[in-house]
Amino acid sequence: MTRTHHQHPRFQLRLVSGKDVVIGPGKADLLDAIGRTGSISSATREMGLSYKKAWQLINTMNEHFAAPVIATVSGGSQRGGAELTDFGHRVLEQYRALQTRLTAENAPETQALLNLLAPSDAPDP
Amino acid sequence: MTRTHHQHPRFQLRLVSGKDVVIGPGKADLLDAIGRTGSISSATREMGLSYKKAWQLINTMNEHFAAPVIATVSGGSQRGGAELTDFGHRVLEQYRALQTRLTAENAPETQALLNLLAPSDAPDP
DNA sequence: TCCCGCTATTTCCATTTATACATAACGGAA
DNA sequence: TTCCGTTATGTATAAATGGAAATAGCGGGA
Repeated sequence: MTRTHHQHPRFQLRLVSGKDVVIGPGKADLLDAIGRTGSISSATREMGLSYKKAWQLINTMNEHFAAPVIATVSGGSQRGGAELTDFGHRVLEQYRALQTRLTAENAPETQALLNLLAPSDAPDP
Repeated sequence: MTRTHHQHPRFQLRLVSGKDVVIGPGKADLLDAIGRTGSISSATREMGLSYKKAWQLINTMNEHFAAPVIATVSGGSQRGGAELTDFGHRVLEQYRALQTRLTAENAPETQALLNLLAPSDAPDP
C-alpha cells in the first residue's frame, strides 16, 4: 500500500516512558482503525503496515497503560477479531483531546512557530 | 558515551512537515548545546552523537525554516565554530514556550492521560 | 610556511528496524 | 472432521538508520 504522507506542517504529540513511545500519532491511528474495522489484520491492511508491527505497537501500549487497550478473540463464528476496551476508548479519547487542544486557536505559540517556517512549507495558505 | 534515558513519563512535541521532523526534543537540545558551547563539534561531544548526525539535523531545520538557525565559521583565530542566529534563538524560544505550555498545569488533559499509565510507570510519585 | 580545531562531506560498516513468510492454535459452522 | 480468517509467534531477509573514519578546505597565529 502507498504510504499516506500528510503534506501540511503539523504538530505531533507523544507520550514517552523510558525508551518506549507509550502513545503517539501512529498508535492512536492504529487504535482508531482497529475500533472501526473490528480486527488487527484489517486495520493493518488499511494502514499498510505488517501485522507483527501492529501487534508490537499494541503490546507496548498494554505494557505501559494500567489496562489492555484492546480485547482480542481467536476463532469462533466471526473467525476472531479485536475491539477497543472501554479503557482503550478512554486512552484514545484523552489523546485526541490533548491533540486537539494543542492545535487549537487558544495556543498562540503554535502559530508563532508555524510562522517561522519557510514559505514552501505553507504555514497557512 | 552512555545514552541518557529520562525515566519518568513525559510528553514530547514535534513539528513535522512531509516526512521530516522540523523540530523536536532532540533538535531543540542540539540548538541549545551549540548556543552554549559555541560549536557543532563540542555540542556533539557533550550530547554523544556524531558530527554527521548533528549536521544533518541542523540541515533539516535550515531546509524547513525561513532562515538558517545557526551561523558557522571555518578557520580563523578561534579555529572556527558555530552560534545560533537571532532567528535560531527565536525558533528555540518559541519551541520551549510551546513545550512549557503543554506540560503546564493549564493542561488538565495531560494529567488525565498520565493517570491512565500503569503504576510501574510512576505518573506522579 | 606550517599548524590547529573546526566545518563540510564522503565512504564503509555495524546496528537497528521493518517486512515477508511460515507456523500453530483457536472455535464455531458446514 | 474439515474449513475459515483471525490471533500470536518465530525466523530469515531486506531496508533504513547511525556511527566511525577518512579527506579537504578554512584562516588567523606562530
